[in-house]
Formats: sequence, C-alpha cells, structure tokens
Amino acid sequence: MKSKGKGAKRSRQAWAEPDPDFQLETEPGSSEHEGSEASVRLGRTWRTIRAERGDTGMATRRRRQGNSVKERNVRRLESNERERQRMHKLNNAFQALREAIPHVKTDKKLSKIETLTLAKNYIKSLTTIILGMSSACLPHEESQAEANAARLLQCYQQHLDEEGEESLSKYLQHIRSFSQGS
DNA sequence: TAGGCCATCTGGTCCT
DNA sequence: AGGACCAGATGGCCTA
Repeated sequence: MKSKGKGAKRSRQAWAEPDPDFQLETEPGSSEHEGSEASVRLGRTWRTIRAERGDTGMATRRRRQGNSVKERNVRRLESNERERQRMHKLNNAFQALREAIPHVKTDKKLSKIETLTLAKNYIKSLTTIILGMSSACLPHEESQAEANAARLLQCYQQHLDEEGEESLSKYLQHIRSFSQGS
C-alpha cells in the first residue's frame, strides 16, 4: 500500500460489512477466468482486498441478486470492459480537446482539469471576439442581429458536422467570411 | 515522501 | 432487463 493519507481510506461500505449469509463459491481470477486480461485485473483486486481484510467474509450482496456467482462474475467482467471502453472514449475526447485548444507547448501534457479550464477560457475569449465583431458589423437592426446569430449558429453546426482535422481553422474562416460579408 | 493525476474496479441509479 | 452513466475507493506512477 502506498504510504499516504489517501491509502488509509477504508473500503466501501459493502466490503466493510460482510454478509454472514454469503458463501463465495468461486471468485474472479479462479480457474475458469484465469488468463483473460480482465480476470487478471479483477483477481488482483480481490487478492488485494483479501489481503487487507485478512481473508474473512468479504463479498456481500451477490446472492441477493438471484443469479449464480458465476453469472454475476461474467456480467461484472463484461461491465468492467464496457466501463473501460467508455473511459477510453472519454480520454480520446479529452485528447481531441487538448489538440483544439491553443496553449503554451510544454513537454508535459495538459491534465484533464487544466484542459477543461483552458477550454472554458478559450470559449469565453472566442465568444467575446465574435460578439465584438457582430456588434461592429450590425449594430442597429435587431432583426439583423438575430439573422446574424442564426448564421453564426449555422456555421457552428456545419463545423460540428465536418469535424475534420482542421475544423477549428475552418470555423474561424467561417467567422471571418461572416464578418466580411455582413 | 507527500501529493497530484490517472486507470481501474465496483455498486448504485438512470435511461431506453 | 441490460447498458450507460456516475461517484467512491484504491493502487500505481511521477514529480517537487
């Protein structure tokens, strides 16, 4: 265990209150699952928990679900895999966002929180610029301003549809042509 | 070595 | 019912 405060947190409630009725028939990482990447991971987790708990009544509500332990384990592994895929997609989206945000290049990549913060600031800056251009071009008629906003929205949606490599510069191009054309 | 950041597991809840 | 989403827990890696 890592020697830091975080590591001192105790397990989840479910693990902390062993169910006396429960009997573990098989466990993840046992013979029928051994070998797959997921089962290895899960097995490691279980082993870790068992080590921490001193290998006493560990699992809890598994029986109450009405399915066999084996079925439950299979479903758990499947949902772990889905969750992993989901997180990978999320990370890909973060990476795309990193690449879309202009920032000072360093060797160290932006953390997630930094990425979100910079993105928020970037959006705010762009919004300010666009509003500035909009009011400079069409300051008077309200209906024109609405049409203006509609065109901007249209450009933005088109940009979303395209989602190409140079989508950001395309979008900026749209904005420029918009400001020139108005 | 403490703290930040991250990946993964997990159970609960929401949604289709 | 099953998948998606979410948040908490935990351990690993890295850096100041």
